[in-house]
Formats: sequence, C-alpha cells, structure tokens
Amino acid sequence: MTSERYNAREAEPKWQTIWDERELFRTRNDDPRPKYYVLEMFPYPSGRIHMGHVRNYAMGDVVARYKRARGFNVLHPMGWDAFGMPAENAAMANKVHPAQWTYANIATMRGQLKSMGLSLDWHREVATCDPSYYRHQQRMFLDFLSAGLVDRKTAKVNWDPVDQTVLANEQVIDGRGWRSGALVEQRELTQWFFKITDYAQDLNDALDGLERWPEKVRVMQKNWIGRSEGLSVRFALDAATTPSGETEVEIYTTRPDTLFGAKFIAIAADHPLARAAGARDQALADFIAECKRTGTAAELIEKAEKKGYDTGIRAVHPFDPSWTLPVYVANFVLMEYGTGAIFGCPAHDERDLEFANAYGLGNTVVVCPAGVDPAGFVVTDKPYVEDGLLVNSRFLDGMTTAQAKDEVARRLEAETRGNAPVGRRKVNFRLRDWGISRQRYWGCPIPIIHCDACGALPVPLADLPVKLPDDVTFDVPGNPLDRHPTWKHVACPQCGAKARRETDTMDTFVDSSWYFARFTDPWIETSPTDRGAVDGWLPVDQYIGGIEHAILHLLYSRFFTRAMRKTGHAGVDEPFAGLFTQGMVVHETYKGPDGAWVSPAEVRIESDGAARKASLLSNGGTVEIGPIEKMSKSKKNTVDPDDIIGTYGADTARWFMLSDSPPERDVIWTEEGVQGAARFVQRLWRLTGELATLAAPVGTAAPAAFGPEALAIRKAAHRALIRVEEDVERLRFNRCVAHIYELSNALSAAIGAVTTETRPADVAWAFREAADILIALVSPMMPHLAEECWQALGHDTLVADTRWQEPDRALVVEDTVLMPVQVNGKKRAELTIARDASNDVVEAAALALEPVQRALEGRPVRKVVVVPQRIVNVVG
RNA sequence: GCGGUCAUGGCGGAAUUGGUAGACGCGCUAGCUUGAGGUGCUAGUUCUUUAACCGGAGUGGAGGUUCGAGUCCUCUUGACCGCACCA
Repeated sequence: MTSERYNAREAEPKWQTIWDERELFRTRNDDPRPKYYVLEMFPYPSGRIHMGHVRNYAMGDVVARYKRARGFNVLHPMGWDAFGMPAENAAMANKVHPAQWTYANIATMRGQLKSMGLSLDWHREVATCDPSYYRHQQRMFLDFLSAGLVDRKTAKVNWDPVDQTVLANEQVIDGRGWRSGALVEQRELTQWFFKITDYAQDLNDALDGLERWPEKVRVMQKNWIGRSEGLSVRFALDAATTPSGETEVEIYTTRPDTLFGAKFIAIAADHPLARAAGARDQALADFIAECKRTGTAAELIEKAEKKGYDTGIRAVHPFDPSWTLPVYVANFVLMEYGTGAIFGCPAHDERDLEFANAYGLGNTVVVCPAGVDPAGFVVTDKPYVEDGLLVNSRFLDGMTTAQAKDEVARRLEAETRGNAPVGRRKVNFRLRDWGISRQRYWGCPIPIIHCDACGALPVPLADLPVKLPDDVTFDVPGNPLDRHPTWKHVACPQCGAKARRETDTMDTFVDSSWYFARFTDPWIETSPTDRGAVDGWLPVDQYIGGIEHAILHLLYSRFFTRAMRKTGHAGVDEPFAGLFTQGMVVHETYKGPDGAWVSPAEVRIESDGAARKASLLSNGGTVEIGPIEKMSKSKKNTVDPDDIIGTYGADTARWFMLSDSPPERDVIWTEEGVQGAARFVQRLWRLTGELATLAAPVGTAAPAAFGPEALAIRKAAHRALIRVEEDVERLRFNRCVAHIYELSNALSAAIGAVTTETRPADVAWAFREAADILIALVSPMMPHLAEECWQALGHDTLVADTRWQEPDRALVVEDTVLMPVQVNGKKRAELTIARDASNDVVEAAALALEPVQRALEGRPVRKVVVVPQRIVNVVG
C-alpha cells in the first residue's frame, strides 16, 4: 500500500488544509493550559522569503509544535515589519505606491510561509504599516511624551546622504548607514528622542538576569550601554591666562587615582572654553575648524592621529595651587561624552601617552605594579594601565588603585569652591538617547502639531490615527510629506490658528519594538494592548532571530517594554525571557568564464573522485568555484525557497535546514545535503510502510512480558525519545536529527532480523510503539510527512494533535554494562559485567582478561581505578 | 589595540560534561540490484603497519595537572565575530 514514493507536492497542501480547517493552531487567550510564547523575528516584506527565513521559521516551528505536544497553550504568531525605505525606493524606481508594493509583497510572502506548513496562528497577523497598528503606536508616543520619556532637542545627528534621513547611533556601523552603506555625515537638527538613557542603569543591570540569552549578546549590549564609574573634577583656571572670564574647566575621569601623574588638560574642539579661546587666536580657530571638518565622517575620526593645540590657558591642580597644567584643544576628545574635557596622565593611558609624546609633555609614573621596584619602573612608549600601588603621589603613596580612587574622591568631594564641591562621583554612560525622527514618507507619522504661538503640541487622542496621505509623489528627493500640498496644514488644537503637522515619521525600529505585545491581542481597538492578554503572555518564552539585531532591535524593545510599563500598557520589564540567535545560510559562490557571478541554478557540479568541477548548464563553459559566503543577491549565490519546496517539498527543506549544523552556526547549503534530506524522506516513508505491516494494530493491549528482540526495539525507541526531548529543549536540532536517524537505522535492522511469519505478539507490539514514537519525533520537524506516516500506521487522529509520549526511563537502563578496560590509560579490552557488580568484582574480572595481562607485560599491578558503570584503569 | 568565540577524518559535525574519540549525515570505494546514467541494497571508509589478526600514532602547536585530557591550567599559532580615541 505504500510501495510508491511519497509525494510531497500532493501531501503537503492536503495536510495544511486539514490543519487549517480544524483550526489546530488557533490560540485562545482564555485557554487554561500553561502558556508558551514562541516567536521568530518577523520579516520585512521585501518581496520573497529567503533561505534565512526558512531556517529561522523551521526552528521556531519545531519549538512551537513540540511545546504544543507537551501540553502547553502555545502562542506562535506572524506579522510584517512593513514600513521602511525599500518600499519608497521601489516607488521611485517603478512608480508604484509604497502601500501597494508592500501589501503585494505581503501576499506573496504569506503564501510562501504557508507552503512551509508552519504552525502559526494567522488570525493574529499584523502589519506595522496598517493604521490599525500604527494608531496605537502614535497613542503610545503621546503617552510616553506625557510621562516625560520623549524629548525634542537640537542635536548633532547622523545624516545619511543617500537615504536622505537621520539615523540613530545604533544604525551607524563603521561610520556608514546600516542600510545604504553611505558615509554618514554629522548635522545639527531638531529631532524627537526617546529617553532610553533614563533606563541606562536598569537596562545594564537587568542583563545579568537574562540567563537564557546568549552571553555574546549580553556583552554587546553592556558595551553599548557603556557604564563607567568615575569622578568629575573642577579644575580652576589661572586667571592671567584665561581669555574672557572663564574660571574653571570640569573634567571627567575614571582614574582619579592618577591625578598626581597629570601632565595636561585636553578639551573637545566644540567645548565652550575652546570656542572662547579661539575667538582671540586665529590659529586656534583654524585648528578647531579643522577638527570639525574631519568630524563629519566618523570613519576618519578613528584613523586621525592625535593632534592638539595649546590654548595658552593654564589650569590649577586641585591638590596643589602652585602646580599648573597646560590646556590643549585635542581632536580625540569628544564633547558628547563625560564633560568634553579630560586630564591627561601619560604614564597610565595609551592615548594620553601618545599625545604627550607628540607634544613633549613627559610623563610621571604614579602607579607601580605590586612587587616591582618603583625606582626602576619607567614608561616610554607603552603605558602601564593595570592596577598597582601608588608612588610619587604624596598622600596617596602606598595605597592600592582602589584605595587611591576612593581617597581622591573623598577629599575632592569634601573640598568646595564657590559653594560647590570640587569633585563629584559620577556614573557615565556611552548610551545616547534614541533619535526617532526620520525624514521619510513610509513610516508611522509622529502625532505632533507645530503652532507658532503654542509650540509643539500633541495631536488630541480623539484625532488618532494621523494617517499617511495616499496621494504622494516620489519624483524628487526628500520627504513627500513635507511637500504634500495640504496634509501638513491643520489648525492648532490649542488656539485654532494655522499650524503645521510634524512631517517626520518614526524610525521603523519603533514599529518592531512592541509587535510581540500587540500579538497577544491584536484585535483590541481602544488601546495598544489588552492588559490581561499582554501580562498573561509576556515575556516571550523563546525568541529566535539573527545576531544582527543584538543591539538595535533587542535593546530598543527592552527600553520600549519598560516605557510601556511606565505608561500602563504592559506589566513586565523584559520582553524576551529566552533568546536564540541562529546562524546564517551560506553557499558556495560561482564565477563564469567572463568573471561574472553565476547563480547555482545555472551551474552543473560534477565529482571527479575527490575533486569537484563546475560548468555552465547552458554551454558547458568553465565555472570557477569560489569561497562559501552568506547568500546574497549581489553574489548570486542564493537558492529560492520556492524552487526547493517545489522540487523536494517543504519537509525536505526544513529537515536539511535543521540537520547539518548546530543552529547557532552558519549552515552551508549544498545540493548533496538537500538530496540527502530528500532521500531520508523516502526512506522514512518506506520504513513506515514496512512497520505498518509488522506492527500490532492501534490500541492493542501491551503483552505481559517482552522477549529480548522486543525489548531491544523498545529500548531504541525510548532512548531516542529521551534524547530528542532533551535536545529540542536546548534547541540542538542537529542532534535531534542524528537521534532520529539512529532510531530509524535500528528499526530497519530489527525488521531485517524478524520475518513476518515468525513475528511474536510482543515484537509486533514493540514495533507499534516504536513506529509511533519515531513518527512523533519526526513530526515537529517534518510535519506533513509525519501526518502521512501517522495515517499509514493506522491512526485516525492527527499527529500534530497528539500528546508527547512520556519515555520509560527504566527501560533504557541495562542489566549489564560494557566497561572499557585501560592499562596505564590505554584501552586494552572490554568487559561486559553486571551493572551492579561491586568494584572488587569488576577489578578481579578486569585483571583476569588476557589482553590486560599481556599489556602489563609481567609488571605488578600498582593500582586499579574503577569508576562504576564507566571504566576500569589498571596502573602497572 | 581591547573584548569574545572557536580549532576534531576528504566535508558538516558527535562525544553521557574529566572516562571506549570520530555517533549521525554528506562525499568517496567495491559489489549487487534497477536500469541505461539524481534509484535501492550490502560492505568499507582517521592515519599508519599488515593478506588478516595483533600493534603504533592521533582532536592546530608546545608544556602541565590527573589513574585517565578533545574536554581543565599555562604559553603559542591561526580563523571568525564584536567594539574601537568612551577619558
């Protein structure tokens, strides 16, 4: 009955329809079972899904289906991160409206995802570009504004000259726009900011509690937040050297212990004191201008050598009125960090040493490594930056670094000048507020009205949503909202005079900062979230996505959830309890005879013994096989999921994506690999057919006793069950696959050993049990094939709707164990012995073995180490 | 420069967390089957010696701890990732 090949093309849509009709994956918020929320990062509707999506969603689906089988009420939704630049670029290139382009892409991609057979609750689908979604985002923006979490300020911002918009700091990578790749410029603009820095401390500290996050991501976020503890110190200025009434400069340091090693003060080019000094010194003004010029491209700053200019101003050392330090304007000091001014201690800071050496400022060692004679300890071109004991530092001498830091802080906090302490302990963060204004059309409008008389006012709640106008043009660069003839003209909600709408839209990362909350009740119209639903479902138990969002999306979402809590829209701080970052899908690259990239679909690969040769399918031209790289359109090394699903079926694609590599590592897509997966699909189908003829009917009562053959079959099945369970829980899908292969190999062997004629009842029962377990194990990974097999095994239920079987752990415990016997650490023999044999018995049996005696070569036995049920080591 | 991860057959990778290294898959070799050439089955596949058994070596390299190290420690080489004037 199952002699023919399994036909995925027929079976897969059939089962998808059946799941759909039975609403198997529709999740209800009032379901009393314990909740489990599994979520994969939602896609941008770029047009078609790619293999990275297949891998990501296959992993999530395994977890979702497994947890469902374990009796959880699983929430596994899908939506679309639908605002963004590509829609506008398409509009410009093809004269199609961004909305039309986006919704057409969504329709295509929804169909592709459905063909994968994912256990998604499509009733909860959301698209962030839909007013029914972004109206709530506007509402939250206004709530955040009332709660003091939104700021409007003029600031130096990152300007992407290609995309013609502002970018957040997180979106600038190596000085370039994260999307356009263009060198980012610095511009002064008035922008809306989310005050993520209000939560800097909490965002930092709470990382320690995220135990189910990859260490790597936590470290990256910590570095990005950049918390440092230090001291700000007000240095008095020598009045005779000061241009126009400035009396002091405040610096920030994390090394107050090295204050007696100070050689200079350095201030940023845009520091007020620098500006004042520049006003009376043309050469200095030129230098400042030069610093600012190089300051437009972040990439250049990093490569620039350290340059400074002596302002002539002298600062007075806080512990010695007779000691003055030169004040330099320096190109490496950033106005944005700390106070925009530092003191330089060349002996103990790399940068300061480079600067001091360039300008002949010398250095004094004030920290000496413990156990080293200070007299001979000098610094020339490499500073000593570690902790140690203080020297050359008056009252600090002999103290440790920590003691000295504390002592300096204590003394300077106690000392006052002009009624304020000279020193203040201060915690500084690298994290900046999140600038969310974007000068683009295809985004969520910022619900603000600007009135010349009343200022920037919130749009009244009753007027939400502020909808994007449909009639826009993209024929000229810039923001279509800004040049729309009518859209921005409104009456001031306060005085009624003519006023203007804010024409900036929100960063699309705002859209993705709360979609996981909206999924918990996407139907509610009166507020962004239903508190019962959001508090019941959050945090997401398992979130799966790419590492590229380690700081962007994953940090913004953590902030946004806190802000939602503050404004009453959620009851938790952390959105994602468990995070998994999966690796990429990579593929060989190919270059044709003309040196142009060639797609895998156009290439024929032939094996010549161990060597592989590639040629063009069209004309046999020589193709050069290049390095394995991330699938990208530019290198043409992509494989279209539609083609794979059309040729092999979704199950084969899913199985291969899960089988080859550990999920956190990159997986190499190969034709041989897919074919191997496809072979297993057919093999499993044939094996199921054989098992169906050998197995006892569904519902047969277990026999009273099992013979050795039956027991062996049962052990193999339950061992696989235990192992797969353990590995799915830890998302080690490649190991799950190996365990399933092992079980099917074992069952094939068992079938070979038992003929139909001599099949006893206990063996038939064991085959029934093992077959059911095998298919249940396969079902989260290859759900369609599993249903087909489940049916072939005589079930009238769905395997997708079947509870996970509890393994019988006692079954896999053997009566006898096989212990390797080593002599001096080298394995010489094996010993099969009763599991509960005493160490004495094991030792005697081991020593009696002939290969052991041979290896001892007559030497006396000095010691025998017996690790029960593990190993014996004879030392002789 | 700083921080992190990793290094195991021809390839992807396993290894009960200090206890038989190479599970499982791919590829390859031989034979059978099918049949004409993307099927199935059987056997083999770390290297080396051997007809075979028995041996010897072996987890990037050099040391160390231990009865025992792919796993722990020190040094070193290489690859990848993140951050990069953050005071």
